[in-house]
Amino acid sequence: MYAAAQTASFHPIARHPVAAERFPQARVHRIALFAADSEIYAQGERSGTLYHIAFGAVRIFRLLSDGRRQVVAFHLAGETFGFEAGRNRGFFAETTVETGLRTMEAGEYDACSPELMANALRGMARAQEHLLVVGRQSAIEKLAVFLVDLMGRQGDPDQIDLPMTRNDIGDYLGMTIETVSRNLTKLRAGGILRLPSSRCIEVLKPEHLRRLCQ
Amino acid sequence: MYAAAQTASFHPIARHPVAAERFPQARVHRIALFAADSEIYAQGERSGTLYHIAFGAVRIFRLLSDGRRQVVAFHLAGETFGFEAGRNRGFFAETTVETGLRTMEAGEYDACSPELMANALRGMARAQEHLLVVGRQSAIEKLAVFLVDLMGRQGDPDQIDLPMTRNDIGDYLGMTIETVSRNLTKLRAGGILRLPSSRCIEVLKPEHLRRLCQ
DNA sequence: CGCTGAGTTGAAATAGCTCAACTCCTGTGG
DNA sequence: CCACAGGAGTTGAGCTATTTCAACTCAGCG
Repeated sequence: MYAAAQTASFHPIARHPVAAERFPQARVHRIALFAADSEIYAQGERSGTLYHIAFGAVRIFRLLSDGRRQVVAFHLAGETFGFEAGRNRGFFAETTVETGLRTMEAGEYDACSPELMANALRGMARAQEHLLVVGRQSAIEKLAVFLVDLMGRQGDPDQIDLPMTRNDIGDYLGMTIETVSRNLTKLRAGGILRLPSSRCIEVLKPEHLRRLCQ
Repeated sequence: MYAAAQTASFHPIARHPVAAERFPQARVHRIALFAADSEIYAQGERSGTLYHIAFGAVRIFRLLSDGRRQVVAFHLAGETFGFEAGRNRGFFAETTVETGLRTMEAGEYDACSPELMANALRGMARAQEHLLVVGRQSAIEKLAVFLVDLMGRQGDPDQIDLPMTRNDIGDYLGMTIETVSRNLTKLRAGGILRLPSSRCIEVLKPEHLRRLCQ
C-alpha cells in the first residue's frame, strides 16, 4: 500500500510512451516518480505544494474511523491537484498506478492568480457534480456517470483505461466492490460494454451509457 | 414554489428581529427581500452576481431529468454564495424561507481577491465534506452529521432552527422524507432530541449526536 | 370548520450489503 | 517450463436498511 516513492525509480520512464511523448526528456523538469499506491501527502500535513500529473492517476480520500474510505476525487494525467482551504491537508492523496508528478511549492506560484481561482472553482464544481452522482441514483446509473466522465477526461476513446481498482471505484461511488462488479457484468450482459481485461473497458454503445446518466 | 421575489415586500422586515438587529435600517443597503421558495437564479443563467444572506436560508440544487432533486448545499444567514466555475450557473438557487439578500454585481468586487479565493476553497472543502456524508454511512449517521453541522453554523445553541423542510433535508442527504422522519423519531426515542415543532430541534445529548458522527 | 400541505407511521417490496466460495491473472521460485 | 501463492475480480445466497405506497395526524389558514 504505502510503497516508497523511490521504488518508482526502478521503472524506467521509457516504459511510458505517452508520458515520454508529452514531456520529452529536455522538458522534464523536477518530475517525481511514484510507484502505484504511494502516498503523496497525508491528512493533517502542512499544505502548499501543488501537483501536476505527467502520467498516471491519483486518488484523494479520507479514512473514516470505522476503516471505511471515501474517495472524493480522482485526478488523471494532465490535471493539477493539491489546493486546500486551510493550512493543513484535509485529505490523503495516493497514486493508484505508477505516476509521474511535477511539483510546485508555495511561493513558486501566485496564491491568488486567476488560474488558481479558476482551478479552485472547478474543484468545487466537480465536487458538487460528484454529489449529484453519489447522492442519488441507482448503482448502475452511478457507474454509467463514472464511465462517461472518465471517457470525457480521456478524450472520448472507445476503450476506457481504468487506472484504479474496483475497490477505488466503489469507495468513489459509495458502494461495495461486489456491487461495482455485478453492475459492470449487467452492462456487459446488456451489450453496452466489453471487458477485455479488468483495467480496460470497451464501450460498445456510448449512447446507451449516456442515456443511463439522464 | 416559484413565488416572485416581489411578494416578499408584503412581509414587513420588522417581522424579523434578528435581521433588524444585524442590519439596522441605516446600514441596509440594497437588500432584496425574497419570500420562501423564491428563485434567486436558475441553472443556465449568466453568472457573476454574488449574494450575502442577511437573514433566511438558501438551497443550491439541480433538477434531474426524472424530477428528482439533489441539494448540493444550504447557505445560512451571514454566508455568501453565488461563485461559479463557468460563465453560466450550474445549479439553481432558491430561498427555503423568507430571506433577505445583499447582492454584489461582478465588477463591484475583485474576482481574484484573497477573500474570494478563500471562499471558493471553503466551498470546495464543504462540498467534499458533504461527499463524505452522502457517499457512505447510514441514514441516522447522515442525519447526525447534518444536525451537528447546522448546530455549529448557528453558533452551537441547544435549540436548532431548521430553516428547511424534511423534503429539503432528504434531497440534501440523499434519502426520502420518510427515512428522514423515521430517523428523527429514532433519535427522539433515544432521548437525544426533542422536537418541539417540525422546524425546531432541541438537542438534549449533543455528545451522543457527535458520537454518531464518529 | 373544513381544506391543504407537511410530517409521521405502517406494511410490503427491493436494492444493495455481507459473507463465502470460486475463478482468473500475474509474478515467483523450483 | 510448470507449480504455486496471492491478489483482484466475479458470482451466489441470505439478510437488512431503505424505498415505495398508503393511510393517517396535525397545524395553519381562508
